[in-house]
Amino acid sequence: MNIIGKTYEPKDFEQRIYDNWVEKRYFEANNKSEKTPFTIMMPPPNITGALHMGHGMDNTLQDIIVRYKRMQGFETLWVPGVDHASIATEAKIVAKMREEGITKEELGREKFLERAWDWKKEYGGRILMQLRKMGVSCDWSRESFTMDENLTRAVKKVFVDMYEKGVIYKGERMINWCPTCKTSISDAEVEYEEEAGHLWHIRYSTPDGKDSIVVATTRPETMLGDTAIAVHPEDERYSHLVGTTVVLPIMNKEIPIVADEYVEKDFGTGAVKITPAHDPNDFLVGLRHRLEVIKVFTDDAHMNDLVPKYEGMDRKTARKAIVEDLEKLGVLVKTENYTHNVGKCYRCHDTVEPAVSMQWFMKMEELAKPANEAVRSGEMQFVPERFDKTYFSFMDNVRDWCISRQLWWGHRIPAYYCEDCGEMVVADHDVETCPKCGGKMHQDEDTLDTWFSSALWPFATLGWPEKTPDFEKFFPTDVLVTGYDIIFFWVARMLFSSIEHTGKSPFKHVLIHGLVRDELGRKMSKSLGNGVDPLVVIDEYGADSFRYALVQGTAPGNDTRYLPEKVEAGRNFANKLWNASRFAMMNFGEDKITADTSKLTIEDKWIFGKANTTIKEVTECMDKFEFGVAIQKIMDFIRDELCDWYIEMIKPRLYDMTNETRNEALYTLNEILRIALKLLHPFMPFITEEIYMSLQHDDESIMISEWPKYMEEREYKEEQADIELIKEIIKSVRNIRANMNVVPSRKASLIFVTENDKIINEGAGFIEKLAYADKIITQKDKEGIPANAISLAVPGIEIYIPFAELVDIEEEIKRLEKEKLTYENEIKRVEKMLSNEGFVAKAPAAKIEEEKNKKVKYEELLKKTEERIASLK
RNA sequence: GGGAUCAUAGCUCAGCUGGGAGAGCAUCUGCCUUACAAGCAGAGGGUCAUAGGUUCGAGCCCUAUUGGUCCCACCA
Repeated sequence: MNIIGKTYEPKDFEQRIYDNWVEKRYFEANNKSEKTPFTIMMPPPNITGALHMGHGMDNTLQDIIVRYKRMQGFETLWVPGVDHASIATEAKIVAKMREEGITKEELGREKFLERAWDWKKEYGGRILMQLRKMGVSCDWSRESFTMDENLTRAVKKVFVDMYEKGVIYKGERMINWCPTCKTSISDAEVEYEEEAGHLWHIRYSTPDGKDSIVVATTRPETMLGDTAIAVHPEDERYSHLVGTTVVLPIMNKEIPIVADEYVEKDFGTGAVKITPAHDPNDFLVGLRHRLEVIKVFTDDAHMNDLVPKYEGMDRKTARKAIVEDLEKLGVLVKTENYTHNVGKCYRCHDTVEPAVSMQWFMKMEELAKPANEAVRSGEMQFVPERFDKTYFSFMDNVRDWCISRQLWWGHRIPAYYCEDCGEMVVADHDVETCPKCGGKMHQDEDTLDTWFSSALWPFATLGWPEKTPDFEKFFPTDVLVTGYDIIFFWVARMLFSSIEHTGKSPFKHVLIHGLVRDELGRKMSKSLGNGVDPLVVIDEYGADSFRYALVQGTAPGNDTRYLPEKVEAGRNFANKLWNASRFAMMNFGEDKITADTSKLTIEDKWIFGKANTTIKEVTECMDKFEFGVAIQKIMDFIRDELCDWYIEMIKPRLYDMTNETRNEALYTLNEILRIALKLLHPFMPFITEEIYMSLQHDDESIMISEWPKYMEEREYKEEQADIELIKEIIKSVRNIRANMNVVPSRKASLIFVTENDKIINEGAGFIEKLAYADKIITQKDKEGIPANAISLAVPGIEIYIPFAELVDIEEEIKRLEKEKLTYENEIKRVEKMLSNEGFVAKAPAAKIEEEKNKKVKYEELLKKTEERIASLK
């Protein structure tokens, strides 16, 4: 018989156990299995990333689900992987090259990509190595990368198919340009931030100088590219000017005044300068009025050569210079303070420049319809449900997705151009000669948005477009676990991509979790330096306690704060379980336990009954993704019922080697521990395995053992009621003794007055030991009870504790009066309810019955208390 | 401007389809009782943000208000 070590030291076994699981290939899924599949795709972390609390949360939840389902007998597959993260990775490599004094352009595309792949090889697997420390049971043999060959094949196929359908197109549109990353980014990648700025009022005069119009702008530096002034069609202040021209200051050129409903009459001066090249709304106005598009910025957001004086200035400097010049010209009418939202690049936080540019887009309208239908019909369900609103708010207003990026690291766009005739060919294979003129072709320089490939993750990793055994067996997947912050970026795009290409929703449930915040409720971030490193926590407390801290007290979709106290609580609980198990093992001895289940005693049956209820409740919670509630119930069972009561109750049987039911106690203890450990295993995989393997059973590992099942024959209702009453008695006695504080701990006799001596006889041993009684007397009347005994009552039983000279009668009367008041109030409440006609007429019969029973019970207790007070007075 | 969400014990949070308010931590009291002081036994502590409403019955459903957080939109 193995006995685990004296104290809980997770470092002693976590790594060993994990290595063993991997070696035994328990994590690997079998696509030929007859079992029902259960699949989860890990949201691939960026190859640039290091494990943080968000990953901790995300992967803990996934591992809980996967381990639970595996034990339930599903063929579980959890696919891990990493994302190439084009912008982030490219930025890192460029930054490193800058230190060496080389630029991307100097190095050239090919050499740059070589470096990128080297970098991927060196750092790309780091985060997955870190994840292993958490105990995640994903199938490492199926580890994927968004630039793997099969993913690349899928990307090309999707691009070509969608291009041929007209869903992907190339066009010159207004996009978001990041001057630092020097690439376009999608609408979803722009974050808006409030910024204190100004509203400058500038006067534009008519050519004859007789009339003028004042416009208000937050961006005077773009005025060089103005090609019109717009006013509202029904604005009488300006209607006489519509169709005429004004002179653009500095540029000294005439621009038209146009009428457009886009203009708000009540904002600013009611007149807007129109710069089609640098504002999305102005661009649309420009299209409607066929205005010229004049750029004023270069790609890195410096002034271009439009006006030599300003050439090369950055946006801020140019703004200052132009405002000064306008002032000198006397056309700056007013400067107001004005706070407005400015778009920032999610990646580098530079101010995004709206720019007109030739890019590739995905047409969203037709893709959104079936995707929305999948959510509406319930084919895909968000958990909690409210996130479908977040989803719809995005999808209902989504604009075409700009999918091209001016980056090198990523999936290169499979479009080829003829250097002679300009012919474009989109194909899933290399095209070298022009099909039209035979000229030389070159491939599009741009790559695809990282999310383009991530969107294919759930099916491309399984082998799609091939009908591979994995794809056939494991797709569609069951649950996607992710944070609410990437519903737009990822969840929505996976959904419409999957429906478009496979005809199915990629998953049934999307479990959304919140952010892990710091102790003050702030987001953890590098700039604040308030992030907690999961690896440090795991190193100190072990992975199990870390996982516990993330799940305990959380509800789906809600943010949670990380507090060190939570990990400590987890560690303390683990230690408790460890010691209880150690206690069991110390009693097991060398031989196999042989028990006669017909000899199970009342407390054995009671704990089996309790375990049974716990199994039922926990399983229900697991199925509803209510892990916070589930772990609470498991803990309550282990700590309150198993450790505090059952183990204490059976000690006399265990210590007495001649006890007739000693083996039955050992048997029950072993079985109950097995059940408890199994229920806890998805949450705390390591400690449960370590202990489990020292218990008696035929399982190879707890992680492939069977999830406990609720059994009706183990309800043991009668035994449960009896033990609960005995517990009630013990608690009452303990309570009195602690509160009266008059009794030397071992010196009390207990006298029970009751018709129901069955309970007392059954419970005598427990009461004696757990209520610290040195003598127990049972009688049917109050004969011979000392007048100064303290009394207490539980339903059906009166208990007297003769303390002789130690008791203060006055105090005891006070206590009884208080008790009496409690009963009276309860009776009043119940009577009020029962005398309410509406209640009696409408409430469920069971509820009415329950209240009636309570009334009887409290009336009995009240009567006894009153009698007792009278006898003392 | 639109929407979501939160407000429950000193702190951090649970409370599943409405049926007498819970946990962990903290506090106080008593215990080193042969599994566990990372522990045991006991106790105190809440008008469930406010005001209405629906209901026999509301922490839970509805409306409004206050305060906090977040997302979306973008009127220059």
